[in-house]
Amino acid sequence: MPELPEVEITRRHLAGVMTGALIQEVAVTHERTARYNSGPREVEDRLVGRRVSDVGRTGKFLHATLDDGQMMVAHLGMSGRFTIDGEAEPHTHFRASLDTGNIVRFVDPRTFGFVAVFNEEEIGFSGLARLGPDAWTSPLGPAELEQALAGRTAAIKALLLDQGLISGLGNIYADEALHKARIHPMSAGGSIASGELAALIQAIREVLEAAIENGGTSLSDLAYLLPDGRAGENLEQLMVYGRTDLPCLTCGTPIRRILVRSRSTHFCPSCQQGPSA
DNA sequence: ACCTCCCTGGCC
DNA sequence: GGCCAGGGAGGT
Repeated sequence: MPELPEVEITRRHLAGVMTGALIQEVAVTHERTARYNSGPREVEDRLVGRRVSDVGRTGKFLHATLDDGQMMVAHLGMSGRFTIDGEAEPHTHFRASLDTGNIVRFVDPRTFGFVAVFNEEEIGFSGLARLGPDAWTSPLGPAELEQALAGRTAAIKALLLDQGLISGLGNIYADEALHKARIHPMSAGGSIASGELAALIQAIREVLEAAIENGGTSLSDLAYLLPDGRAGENLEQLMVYGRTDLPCLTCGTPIRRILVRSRSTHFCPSCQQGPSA
């Protein structure tokens, strides 16, 4: 499932082919993919003839600035990925032909993702406007994180997934960062000592850095692939995610899986103990 | 601050 | 043949 590292890798590929290019033809072939505009036709009409000035990312949202001040905004959701000059494979819901000859496609079997075109006002009402600071490009400092978590009784795992607090972390990297920082996922956010928060900030940075370097995490379902079709190689770096009942790679204790806010959560009961344990 | 829904391929 | 995966929007 695409999280910040996978979206960042996608952004770099898209920036390489889209920056400076003219969008000549667009086809949106699934209603749901265009659900944040009035429909496929609007997305097509607002993109055709526009030139892309840059491709950015905030949290898990991709955004390309267009020459008329609009933005193309995309989210990969659960199963979305962009391909560049790939084949017209099943579940392709968006295709853009550029004046460079490159063809960008959006493939998304579960249709949790979307492609939208927003002007400045529309962006203010979109999910983009509700994002907290990006976990990679604008990481909170220890004092800021401590302030953000003060008084919060919710589990730290749930808080790390709250995109309004910090944007970009999903289920995989939240579990990985908590393991690296040796924090129990059920710890109340406001109860975590400042030293542990400093460790958490560092763990988030290291987990994301490794994932980006490794091309992201492609799980066995291969829902996520790089835009050039290759699988990311970060799976083998995962310490807890998807390793239920397997020995902890740090201490050998079997990894446990619990539900936190109905999200599967993986942790080592030995390495990650609550502050009181 | 919580719950429900959306959606489909893959797996038991 | 049914269940699971889960990000984010919208509602209570």
